Amino acid sequence: MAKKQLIMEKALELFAKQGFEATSVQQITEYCGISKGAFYLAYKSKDELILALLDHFMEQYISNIDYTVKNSDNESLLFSFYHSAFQTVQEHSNFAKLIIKEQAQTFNGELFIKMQYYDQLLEQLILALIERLFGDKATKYDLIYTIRSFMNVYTGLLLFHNIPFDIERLSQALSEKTTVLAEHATIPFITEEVAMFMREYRIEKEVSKEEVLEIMEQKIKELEESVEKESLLLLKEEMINPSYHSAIIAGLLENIRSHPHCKWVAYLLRNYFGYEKN
Amino acid sequence: MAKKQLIMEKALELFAKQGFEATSVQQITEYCGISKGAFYLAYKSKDELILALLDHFMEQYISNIDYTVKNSDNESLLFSFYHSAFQTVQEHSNFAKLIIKEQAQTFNGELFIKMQYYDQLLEQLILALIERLFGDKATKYDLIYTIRSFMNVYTGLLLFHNIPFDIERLSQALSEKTTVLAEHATIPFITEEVAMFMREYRIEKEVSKEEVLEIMEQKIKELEESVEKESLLLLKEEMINPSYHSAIIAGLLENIRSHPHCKWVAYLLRNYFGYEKN
DNA sequence: TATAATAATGACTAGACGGTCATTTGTCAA
DNA sequence: TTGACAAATGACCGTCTAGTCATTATTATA
Repeated sequence: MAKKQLIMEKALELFAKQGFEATSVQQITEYCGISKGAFYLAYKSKDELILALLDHFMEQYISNIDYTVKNSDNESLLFSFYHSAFQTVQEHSNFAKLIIKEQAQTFNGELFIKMQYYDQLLEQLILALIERLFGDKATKYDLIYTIRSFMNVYTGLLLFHNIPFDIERLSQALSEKTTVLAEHATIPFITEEVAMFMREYRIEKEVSKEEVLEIMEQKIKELEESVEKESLLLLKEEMINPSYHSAIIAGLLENIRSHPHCKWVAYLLRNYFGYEKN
Repeated sequence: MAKKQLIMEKALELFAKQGFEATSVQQITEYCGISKGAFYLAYKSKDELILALLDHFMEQYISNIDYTVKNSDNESLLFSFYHSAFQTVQEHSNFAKLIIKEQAQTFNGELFIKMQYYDQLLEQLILALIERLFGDKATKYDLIYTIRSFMNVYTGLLLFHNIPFDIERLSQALSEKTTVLAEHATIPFITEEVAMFMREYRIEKEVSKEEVLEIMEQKIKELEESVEKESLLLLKEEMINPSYHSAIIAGLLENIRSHPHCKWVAYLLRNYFGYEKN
């Protein structure tokens, strides 16, 4: 297991610097100080590695933002959203660099689909945020793309220029811009109709109760004795046999939410239990 | 010469579909119906080809926008700017696709520098536009990045979704957004100081009078007898030995500006003669 | 038609790549 | 100390790549 972790970390460094295609397995193994065979014992292929990286980080990214959004009041919602997004990017800057380099470039089918899937999750999050703050504006789809374009451009700045970067101020500035646009811009370009066109290519991937249970099982096995493990076990019980008060569930979810390996499970469970603080 | 043209067009198609690295010289030559040797007679390497492509199209892109901006009144300036940009993208969609795919990805040093150079030209154009419309706002640098992020995101939409695309409406919508932001957003993130940090990595590439003359010489050789060629000859005379009234120069510039091979020269000369319609 | 000059060919080189597998090394309990 | 099992190795394979160059085909000139 430690080997998989090592390969992930070292490979990510190289991918961020050189890109995925431009980094050879040879290079990765040398940088890890292991043999080529050892690499293929940990991962079936180079592709499997990048898929694992994508899952590992995007799950954290989405669930971080989701948690922040669900636990902010309307006052600070936009700020929290941007702040959480940029914070996660800064913490995992190598991964962010990799994603930016690979985003339009990829011809690996499975990778492309996975990226699109996480893209949609983020889009849904943003749409929910917009509707909550501004209601059912005619320009709401344009607002999604505006917010995403802000994120893209300033993420690029954050990653590729060695600038002293004040995330607080950036989030503030972008919140203001977003609000200004929501309140004053009137001409929609992406109409309901255009949005429908775009939705045609959607990937519908509903995570079923059984799948959630399976993922929980998996995580329970991985974790050693801890509050997180205990909480997961209780939540599993609860899913099979509902009995606790919602406050207890909320507490249990809170217990697991900040553990890197549990963030995704916590996100899935928040959706499953329909849990929101506000 | 026709061979170079053929290779450019066919290779661009493949690059747009598959990316630069993923397209082999073999593939290009087969698609052109020529031999590998013939390819290397036209271009010294695969890299030289992509550099030529970049120059060919970016020169048109920049000079198109520059001409539009310099010849619009303030009323329609933003609209014209966006419209001109998206129109050029749509006309050369294969090239635009290639650029988007390669933009963060490239590790070819010379290519990277060239891309940065054209990036800066665009940035200067946008800054001039902002200052002309809104004066010396504190948020002017943020406005640059906002405009560029609008362009990026909607260009992506235009290129990679098969949506019926109304460029008029898009340009209208984006003009409004830009104006709204310029008038109502107050919090700058990219301050003068940050902008200075970023300028440190600037490439200063001043095109000298001699270089302009050389490029003109080159173009004159390439062109067959035509109004464009005659105009270029007269403009060359004028550079060495100024004698004409500025109206005549303006007319000569107008003669050459729409010929694909002269757009860049026209752009350079507009700057040289300090020519603006307004 | 003969000759010179130019254009075009494609078999070939050298090297890099992802991935495999027979072999070696390390680690236990007995 | 032995034997059994698992972990790790790296030489090797087939395939692909950018780029070269001796050879051939085409064209222009005399």
